[in-house]
Amino acid sequence: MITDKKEHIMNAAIELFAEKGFEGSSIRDLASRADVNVAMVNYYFGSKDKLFEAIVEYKASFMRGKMDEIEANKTLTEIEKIDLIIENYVAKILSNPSFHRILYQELLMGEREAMHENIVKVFVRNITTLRNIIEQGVKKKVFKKVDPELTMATLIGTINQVMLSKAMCNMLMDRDGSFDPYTDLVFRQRLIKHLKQIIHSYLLN
Amino acid sequence: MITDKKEHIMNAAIELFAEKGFEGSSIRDLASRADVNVAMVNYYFGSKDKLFEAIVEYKASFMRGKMDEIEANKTLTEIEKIDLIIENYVAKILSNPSFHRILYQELLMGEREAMHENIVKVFVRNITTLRNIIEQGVKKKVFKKVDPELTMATLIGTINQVMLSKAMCNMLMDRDGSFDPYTDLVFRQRLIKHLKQIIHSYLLN
DNA sequence: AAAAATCAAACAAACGTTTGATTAATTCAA
DNA sequence: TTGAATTAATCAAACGTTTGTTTGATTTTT
Repeated sequence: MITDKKEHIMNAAIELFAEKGFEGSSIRDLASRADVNVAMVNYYFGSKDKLFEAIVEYKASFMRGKMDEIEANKTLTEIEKIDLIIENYVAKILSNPSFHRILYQELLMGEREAMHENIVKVFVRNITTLRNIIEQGVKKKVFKKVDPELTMATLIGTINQVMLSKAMCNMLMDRDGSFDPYTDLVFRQRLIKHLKQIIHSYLLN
Repeated sequence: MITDKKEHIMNAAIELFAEKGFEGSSIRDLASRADVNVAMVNYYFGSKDKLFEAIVEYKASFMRGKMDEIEANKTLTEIEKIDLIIENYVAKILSNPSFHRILYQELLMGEREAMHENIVKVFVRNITTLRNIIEQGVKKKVFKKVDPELTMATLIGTINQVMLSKAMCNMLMDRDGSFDPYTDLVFRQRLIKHLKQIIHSYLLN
């Protein structure tokens, strides 16, 4: 069961890990940020590693998003599904930037193998869903014959690139450091528009 | 000056950091891998942090690639320049996967601020170069009016996505874990082909 | 003979974790 | 509703490791 206290610690941990990385964050630092005693982390979660696992499980549904309902919706055309996935994916990541960073830190290291595989699995499932939609569109000849796996890499990769570094993002956009592109609605629309345009011009005849 | 010994330690460090991350790697582990005494790292580099800085400087020219000569070449059209940058960038990253991972680990954590800024600067310079080419193409009306910054994010982001996790990459390509996509020439060509196609269909009229 | 490189050993600091005492909250018979 | 009994939560302190780093002696190179 997830109590208020556990949730409180997990949320503090997400922010801390996103900033300093898992290995770079100490339990003492976490405890001080969350304003709890150092022993509380091990009391509630057992260990630092298990805290990480708890966070991933806690946010697991977030990772999948609305992929299932979009895929299952029979009133939508393939390109409409793609557009919805773009909107959903952008919104999901931009509104959970810290957790997103943690996931990619883990992918980039992959020390804890079991955890690594867990995360990869969810990603692969998302990618497979999109691949199915693309392949269906290709079959119906509304899409050009494309490389579905790398198309998915383009979609996700573009968003990730933007999420990599707020500093880089702001430099590119000619904004000063105080600007937060992730919460800015104009920037979100700009990202969605770009993704739709590039994916449309690539997929559609 | 970079001696053989320093180079030897740096190369071992690049592999180790890429696997376990900077914080996750201990100097003792590094020393044992490089088959040198623990004291040698501090003897040659001063500290663990300075070793990291030395690595970035050591590989700095790699980060820039052939961007300058491609941009300066006046016999090339804009789209030819883009194609060359794609080929150069893919080759560069696929043949230095470990260093590439380290750079992105640093971007994703960004504890050491000065180092973080250093890396961002080189990235921004690369991105600016590509942006100039795109904007010139737009001006000449050989390119459609596109979002140059996010186009760059798409190009880099697609490659990065593939580089994130060998495990994920192999799952997507229906390969077993023993396959190394980064050294496979067929895969490299596939990636280049996809990038050219998607960028062409987006940029060209 | 001087300088550079290597080594085992030790350093203090920081780490994740555990302990045992103490306080707060909950339970339940009277 | 009360009050003792039980459980849960919190705490400062300490545990044993591991960390990056330094030392001072020893070997190798110049």
